[in-house]
Amino acid sequence: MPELDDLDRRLLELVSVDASRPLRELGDLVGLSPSAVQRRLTRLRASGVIRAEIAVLDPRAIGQAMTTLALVCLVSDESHHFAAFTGQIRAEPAVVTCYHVAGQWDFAVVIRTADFDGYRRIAERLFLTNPAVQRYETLPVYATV
Amino acid sequence: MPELDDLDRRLLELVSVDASRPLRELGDLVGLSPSAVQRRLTRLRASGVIRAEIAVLDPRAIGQAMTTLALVCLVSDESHHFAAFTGQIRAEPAVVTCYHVAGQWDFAVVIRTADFDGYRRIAERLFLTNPAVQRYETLPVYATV
DNA sequence: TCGGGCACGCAAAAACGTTGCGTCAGCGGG
DNA sequence: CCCGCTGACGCAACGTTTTTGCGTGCCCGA
Repeated sequence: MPELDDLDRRLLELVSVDASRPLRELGDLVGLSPSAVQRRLTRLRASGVIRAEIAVLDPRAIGQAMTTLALVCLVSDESHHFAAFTGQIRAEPAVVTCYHVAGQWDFAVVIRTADFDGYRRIAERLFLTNPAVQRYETLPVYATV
Repeated sequence: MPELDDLDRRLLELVSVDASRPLRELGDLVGLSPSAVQRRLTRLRASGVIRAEIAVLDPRAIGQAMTTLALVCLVSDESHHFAAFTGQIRAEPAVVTCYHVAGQWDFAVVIRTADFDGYRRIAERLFLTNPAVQRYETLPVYATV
């Protein structure tokens, strides 16, 4: 992972907002030729600084109107519960993000569903009937600020 | 917002993982010509189903090695605090996401900083010395599962 | 002072995105 | 029953963008 210079950082800032910009436009904005921009982006992709280029979808449009944050504590004295829990989390497509955290909780899980009932079903399977889970708390999301 | 058919959904699934795929390749995968794919994507962009196409960066590579989840309660009896708080949150570039939630807390804020001290500075300004904030809790992120 | 490595710009070539046109299927009204 | 309308499609021509090879200049270490 080589060091990033100022031009790299400006390019990253630009493509992190809009990855569909032509190289010529990026070049104009940072003062570089299209081919120089291209070589930098290729290098940044290869070195893993740019992980992916993805389309951001409107959750509502694809029938995922509800977002919920769940805070989870595992039963503390069994380490193999950790692997079991993360495995289940990873296998669940409704899970958008899962943070392993310090503090009062062990995990914070962001879950996207069509409606509250969809969340209830997932929470039942993932938390309520899960022997690895000691306690959990549901924080339905009103809005993303 | 028109209805999505099966081809739309398959295209969305593909571009939500990799938005840099050529139209020809997408067409091959769903059984459509490049121009038909293009027209569908244009429509999906115009109708807001596709919000943006962005590059996903490695936080570590851009000097944002630490992620923290903060749970926040505002002082409950003053509604103008809500606007003040969301305004401050929006103005803070280190805030990756902010959920307005129901349940035991009012907000869940995901914050990205270089290190713990960076978080401390932001938390001090945003939460500790903020009259709108009644109490808050810090959950440093070990890892993203 | 002299090479070697590296990033650059330029230009040609290949790939890709875009658009106009003709076709066809589905549908509602005459 | 048939006609015309609408909407989506494929094809092909066109314009733009990406890609690649090459020559130049700069910086650094010998």
